Amino acid sequence: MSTSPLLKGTLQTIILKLLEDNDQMYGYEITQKVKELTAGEMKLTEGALYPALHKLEADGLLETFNEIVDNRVRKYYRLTEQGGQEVTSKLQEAQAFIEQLQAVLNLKPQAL
Amino acid sequence: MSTSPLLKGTLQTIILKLLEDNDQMYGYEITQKVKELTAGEMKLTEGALYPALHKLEADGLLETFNEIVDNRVRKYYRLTEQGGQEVTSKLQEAQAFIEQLQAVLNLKPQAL
DNA sequence: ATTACATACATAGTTTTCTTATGTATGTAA
DNA sequence: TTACATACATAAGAAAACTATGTATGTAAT
Repeated sequence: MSTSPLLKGTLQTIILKLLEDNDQMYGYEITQKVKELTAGEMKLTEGALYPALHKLEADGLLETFNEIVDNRVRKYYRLTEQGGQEVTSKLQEAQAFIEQLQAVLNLKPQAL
Repeated sequence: MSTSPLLKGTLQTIILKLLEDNDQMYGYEITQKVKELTAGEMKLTEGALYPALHKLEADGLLETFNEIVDNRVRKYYRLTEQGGQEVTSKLQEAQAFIEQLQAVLNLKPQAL
């Protein structure tokens, strides 16, 4: 991930969420989707993405299958059943984290 | 930091912001403040806090002075001038990060 | 008395995660 | 034929956090 060292730990959540919304995606497609969704401000590097994908697969949250498009192999990723369950809890964690961060940094009015 | 591995990179921002709001604080006080502001959900561990404080001091963003309270030394931290400037940019970074994350995770309606 | 917990600092070892750099290979546009 | 986009991957290193531990004092409980 580029821009800033702020994203640590959330990459897995991003991958899982994108695969929940898009059913199946390949690595390069994910990098482009993230760029698109953040108007180019968040950039996923391969060195971060591919190890993260491999880990999610090893953990049983993703499964893969290959397709050949224009003579090039594309490795598609899809959520497993376990992965589908994980998305929900990871998203809740992310939401909670954002709210806590906003509270500590006083980034929005907070009723505490 | 406990709860989740989501906070990496934001600890410095939290420290700087708390010192902007509170003028001077000591380490233990910071851990308690974070706990208070997040209703106990975010917990700062010493192993994360003290190295972070020392690094910020080494980088010239914080300065320290000791006071003795109840026979115990308290090491107070305060923003330097440079530190005061850094707070603003770190906060903007954090705000931008939150917005990008919300966009990618589709956590709130986004006009893109 | 002494155990436990809160206050208050600190560091060492390890792990996780990301960045940078590099490598392979194909297709297309200049 | 050079450059860039597409598409995968790994290795080396750095950054940052976590876990565990250590010191020391004050206070409350047993």
